[in-house]
Amino acid sequence: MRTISLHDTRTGRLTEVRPREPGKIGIYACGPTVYARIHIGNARPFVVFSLLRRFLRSEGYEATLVVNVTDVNDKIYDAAKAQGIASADLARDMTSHYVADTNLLGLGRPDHEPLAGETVGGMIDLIEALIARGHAYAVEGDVYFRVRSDSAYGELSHRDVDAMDQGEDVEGTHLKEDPLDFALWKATKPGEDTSWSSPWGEGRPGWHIECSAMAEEYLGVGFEIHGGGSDLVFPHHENEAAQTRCGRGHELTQVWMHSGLLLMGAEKMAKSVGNVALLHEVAERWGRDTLIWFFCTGHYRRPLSFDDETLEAARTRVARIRDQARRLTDGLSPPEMAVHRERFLDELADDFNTPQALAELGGWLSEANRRLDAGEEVGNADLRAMLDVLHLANLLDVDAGGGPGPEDLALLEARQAARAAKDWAEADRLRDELRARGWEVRDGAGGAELVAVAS
RNA sequence: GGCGCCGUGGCGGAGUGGCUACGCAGCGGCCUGCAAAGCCGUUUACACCAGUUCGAUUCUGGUCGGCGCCUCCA
Repeated sequence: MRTISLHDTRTGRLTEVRPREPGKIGIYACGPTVYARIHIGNARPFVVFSLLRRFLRSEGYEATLVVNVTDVNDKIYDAAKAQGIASADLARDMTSHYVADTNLLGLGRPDHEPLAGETVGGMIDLIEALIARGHAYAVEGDVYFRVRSDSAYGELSHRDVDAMDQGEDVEGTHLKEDPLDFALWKATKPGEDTSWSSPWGEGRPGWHIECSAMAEEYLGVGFEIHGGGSDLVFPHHENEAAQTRCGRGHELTQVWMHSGLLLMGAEKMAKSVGNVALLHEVAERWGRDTLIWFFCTGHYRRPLSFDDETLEAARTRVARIRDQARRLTDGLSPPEMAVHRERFLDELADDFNTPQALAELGGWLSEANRRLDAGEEVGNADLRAMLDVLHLANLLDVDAGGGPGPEDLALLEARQAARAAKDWAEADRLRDELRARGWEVRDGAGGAELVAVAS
């Protein structure tokens, strides 16, 4: 069990994760607002935190991943209204799409996927605590958080409260004591078709309170890792942190872990920018293996460019690994090669450096190929262990898509006969024919074999 | 304007005060009937200018450029 270090947004430093209970790590990652199909940029944190959980488990940690679904929100009201349907129906519809789309990634589900709309009780409880402690106030059915009552406000996003833009906020400005204050609870307005009863009347929760409440419900306060896309640092996570700190007298989480944004060209991919590639379409085109690999080629904290050339490179790489795996035998790997596997894991333990880990995996493969070329047998156990952490062990499942048929094998035999007769023209013709049928001929020391052409 | 991040070889993308990242593409070689795959090698990569240092791509300051957040956003 390695010690895990991660870059903490709040301190800006590499921080050791110190489990509250030995061996147990809780992760809360902010999920999507369900008003449209999610795009490949939304998928990055899903991939990062799913893989992180996998790695932690492979290290022997009992890791719990919670990813919420925001199903109550202005965007949902607006989108539903535009489509002439009930907001609850839209949210339900888009939630099932979200689940189906992320399932295409084959990373399993988070351990808990709470819906904001079903966790309102916990939010009301937290809001009451905030009011009781003087950090929030109710006005005409709304409840606002008193930002200046929190001396630590701004620490996470490195902002000075007095330097922040003020008064630009349209909504509820006239009710706020201070323009910086944000809504914890919003009284129902005309046109909103969902609401909950509260001590302040019918209404609905603000955006930020849901995460404080749901994280606390599933992981307790002071849990190990809280994550999300870097565009959530402010105001969302700053506000979450403030709510729990002030309402519970304890920091929400130990380490704030933020993933970099996915770039489309030079800009971030975002619905608001309008340059999105939908996850289900991208998954259909490239396949999940390529997508997982693609995400791992960049460090999670840095921006990553989404373009055809990069995806093409990832696809080629994955196809080659699948090929190379065919040369390996099942079973233990040479002990001298274990150093690569260990370094692979060390790199992941050090701020989850997947690109560096991939380099180690590549080093293992190169050495394996050298040994194979020298006639040695190489067991695939190390490779399987590494790929398994990345949810890519399926690359070792040889011919999962079905092997060549009898006709293909007959063609191969005919080619071998032509080669034996040194009839190169015929041999090449047969090779081309096989190629057209989707099979690439590989002549090796032990004879020829057929490999499915990378799609 | 404020805060933060970044500028690495054809492309993607790590990292380090002095030692090959890695991958994709290209080129040369080995192997092969020819290929493919694999292996070996390969094109003075670290925006610019100063400074610290025996030595900086890596530290410090500045310049230029890009991005993110400051409003909903993964």
